[in-house]
Amino acid sequence: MEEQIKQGISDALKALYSYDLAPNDVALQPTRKEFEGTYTFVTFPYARFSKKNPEETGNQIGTFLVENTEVISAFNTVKGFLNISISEASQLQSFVGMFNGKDISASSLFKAKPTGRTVVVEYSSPNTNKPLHLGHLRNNFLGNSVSRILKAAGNDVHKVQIINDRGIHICKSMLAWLKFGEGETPEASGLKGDHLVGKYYVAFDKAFKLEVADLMTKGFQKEHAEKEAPILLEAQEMLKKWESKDPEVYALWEKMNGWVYDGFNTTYEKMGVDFDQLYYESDTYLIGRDRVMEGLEKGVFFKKEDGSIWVDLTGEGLDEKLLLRKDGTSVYMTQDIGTALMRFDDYPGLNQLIYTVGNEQEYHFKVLFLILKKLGYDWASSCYHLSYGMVDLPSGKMKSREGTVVDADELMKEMANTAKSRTEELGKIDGFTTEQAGELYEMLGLGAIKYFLLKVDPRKRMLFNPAESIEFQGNTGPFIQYTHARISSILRKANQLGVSFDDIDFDRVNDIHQMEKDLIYALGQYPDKLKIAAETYSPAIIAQFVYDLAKDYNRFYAELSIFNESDKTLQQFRVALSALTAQTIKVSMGLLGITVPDRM
RNA sequence: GCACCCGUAGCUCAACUGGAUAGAGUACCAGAUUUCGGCUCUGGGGGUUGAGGGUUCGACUCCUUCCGGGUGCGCCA
Repeated sequence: MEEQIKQGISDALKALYSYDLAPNDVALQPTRKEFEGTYTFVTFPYARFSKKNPEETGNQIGTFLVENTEVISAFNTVKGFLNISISEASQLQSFVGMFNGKDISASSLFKAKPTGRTVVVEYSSPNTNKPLHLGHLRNNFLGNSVSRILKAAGNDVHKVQIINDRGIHICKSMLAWLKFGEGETPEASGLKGDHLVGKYYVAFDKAFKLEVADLMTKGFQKEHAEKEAPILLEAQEMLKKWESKDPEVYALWEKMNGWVYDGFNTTYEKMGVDFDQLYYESDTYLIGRDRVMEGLEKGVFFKKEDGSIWVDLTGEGLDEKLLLRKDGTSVYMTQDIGTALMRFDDYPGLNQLIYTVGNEQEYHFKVLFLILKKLGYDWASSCYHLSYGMVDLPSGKMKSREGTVVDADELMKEMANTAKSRTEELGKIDGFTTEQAGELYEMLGLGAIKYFLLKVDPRKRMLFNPAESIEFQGNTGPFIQYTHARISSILRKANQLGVSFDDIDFDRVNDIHQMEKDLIYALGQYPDKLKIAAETYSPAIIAQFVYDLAKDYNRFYAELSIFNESDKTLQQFRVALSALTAQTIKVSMGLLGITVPDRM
């Protein structure tokens, strides 16, 4: 439909003013509610070719369109805005095109042409020294949703993560556990593995601070004391031992990481995210180290007097960056070089590698991509940093030291509990088993968090208001889930009453209501929105779309009755419209990683 | 200090990449069910888009100078 209008406008410009504009370059926008019409074409830019004022230009084009383009029934021009009305028959035809009779899930709406591109999306990638928190939730939901969106848009997508299982941070937890742990295990204490290891990371920090304070009373400057605290030196020693594969250290490292992985897996399962392949820093840092040495030989990097290895990016407007410490151990950058290489080896023909990482690391990735380019990998230009803003709380920044971090496990549990009390108030799930009810509460609680975190433009810093996020009204996940449940109820009733749309005769549908036209238009937007969301890596586009769709449906629902409609064909049509709306909500929410219930 | 990002209704967010009188939600006020799920729907007030200047038919959007906030510039990851 849009194509036909664009073609028509292109033809009109050519015929009237001998001006060439490819149909694809015709910019159409939806007509504002207060004006009559469906699509609007802005004529200001073309007044110079028509040699008429914008309004007259609009009138001329409009007249041409009504005469020559079948789908266009009328037009009006306000200043330089040409508002185009679509004939009812064409609108219905557009619906028939989307609607696929019995098998709605196979609707042409949801079919995207394969792009032939292979994309790897990295997300999550936690450190293994503490449990996941609210910030990780945004990361996981964003990366997972972008993966789903890219896949739906026709790409071959692989979800991966790099597990930061080595480094000084895990050594700190290990050391504190040795010193203060008295052999505590998740089994014995009943504490989730990641929480247990996190507990010792905190214990390390506490001991470290005490030592620093102690040194300062002995006359050390703060900076100096922070470098000389015995427990820190011990942790650094441990890291060196780890890199030389000291058996005792290695065994402890494997044990404690094992606890963390068990804990993480439980959390991932609750979150509803998964991965096609896992990478471990402990595997990739060696590859990175080799490539750094190679780069040194080739003269891409240089060695300082103390033996540390650096890259000089002053020519690119950046500064010098460390790649290997003087003691030969690796840094963050070292292993990231190795990880990137491994991925391009693992996925031959990879077209794009997306890193879902917070915006505080923008500089890091800028440097990483430059280094890869300097090393001669031309695929470096296909690496992309999907950068997102931090999550703030009403009280301000999350700070682990001040105990204001919102724990992921706890938050998900609380939201499910809230969903429980809300649902029980409503009393619509009689007949559910305890198990079914439990699943529903988790679906609603999780939907609320996911939607809340994904509806905001990823690039922007956002505020997570716990009180507001558990509200189930307004622009929220549960509102959309509710709408789906409501439509499902309609479809169940239609089924009971034997109202089927299998044999609907669309030729006999006429005089449809504005609400119905709005709904058809909204449904037709799906492919466009998906495309934009994929191009901009933004689930927020989908969230906005599905919210608008739900609102449109609720308006339609409030205005028009289905089962009291005496015209049987119109009744069938409304059921069909409801069915396709339900499916579109389901698919769209699916792109956000949110499931929708039939009853709630 | 240097670099990048952000600033829109009381609050949380939109605005189709330069288009009409800047829209939603929330909160507040007033309404709606002899109807299929009221976690719904309708209406109302609420704005100098941080400030000034520039570009043009037209600016929240682009350029520029300020102001305010954030992040980065670790032999941390």
